[in-house]
Amino acid sequence: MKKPRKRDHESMAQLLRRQGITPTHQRMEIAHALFTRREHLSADQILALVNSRYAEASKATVYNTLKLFVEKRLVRELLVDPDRIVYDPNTEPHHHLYDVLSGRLTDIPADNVRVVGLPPLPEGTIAEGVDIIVRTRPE
Amino acid sequence: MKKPRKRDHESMAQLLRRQGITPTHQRMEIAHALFTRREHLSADQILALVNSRYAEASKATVYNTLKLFVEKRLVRELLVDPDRIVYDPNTEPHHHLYDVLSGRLTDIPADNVRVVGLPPLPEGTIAEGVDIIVRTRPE
DNA sequence: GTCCATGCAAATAGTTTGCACCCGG
DNA sequence: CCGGGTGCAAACTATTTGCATGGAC
Repeated sequence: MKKPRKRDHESMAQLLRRQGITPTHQRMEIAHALFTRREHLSADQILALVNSRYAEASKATVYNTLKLFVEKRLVRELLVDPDRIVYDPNTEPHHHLYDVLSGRLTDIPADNVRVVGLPPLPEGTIAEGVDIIVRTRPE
Repeated sequence: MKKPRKRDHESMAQLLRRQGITPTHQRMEIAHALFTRREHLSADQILALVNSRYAEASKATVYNTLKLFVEKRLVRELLVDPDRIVYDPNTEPHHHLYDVLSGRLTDIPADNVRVVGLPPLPEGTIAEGVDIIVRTRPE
């Protein structure tokens, strides 16, 4: 099972271990913020959430942990809004709708989406993925 | 004519005026860096180019001018590399290849590219554009 | 006990703000 | 002259580095 429904302490720890990440207290807190909300969050939103009750983790640790999570493919880094990098707990293939006025970001499942007419890739390179961002604005 | 071949001083000034931008010395220097190189450049690459002979413009002016150019649609802002925003002097519709190892960024003309299977947009919103980034890595 | 992983304070890099000055009317 | 437009120093925000600590073996 890739995504257990029950996000208890132990299953969260296993989620980290499965990616080769030692589940420390700070990392559990950060993972918790991302995976229970299942929203797109920026580093300092996460910092604020994690420390909302007690001081749990420093700014540096939040940044370093997020970088670790990205490397270990536990979350995706989204470059959509010029003012902030956002972290996406959804690692299923999907694309994004971005409302340029509100900054609101929504998922588009990748199931039926297909890009046609792309030129062949340069020799010696392989595609790692295709990101599609549909920028919208209120009518 | 949208893109005169001859990038002399006067035609560059007119390019700015056409977008409602007063062609000051600093802005001419920054435009020159972008439009003669026709490459994807980050703010501090531009800062370095502009000041390579003599001090021509401050950091703040480079940032503010690039922001102005983006607003006036003289260049596009690309959010592709997590470490830097790059500015693209090519405003024709096009997409990008991004080599995740080298950071190398290449254009894909949009002519024949089509995305199929996207869900309908939310009520009351219109698409402003679609950005496609193909992430590649060496085989 | 040794060593490496971890967390964070401090340093660095990136971007924006607020104000002094200058140029066009 | 006067006022908005311009450029930049300084302030602020975001991110990374380097090192002290502590837990695993």
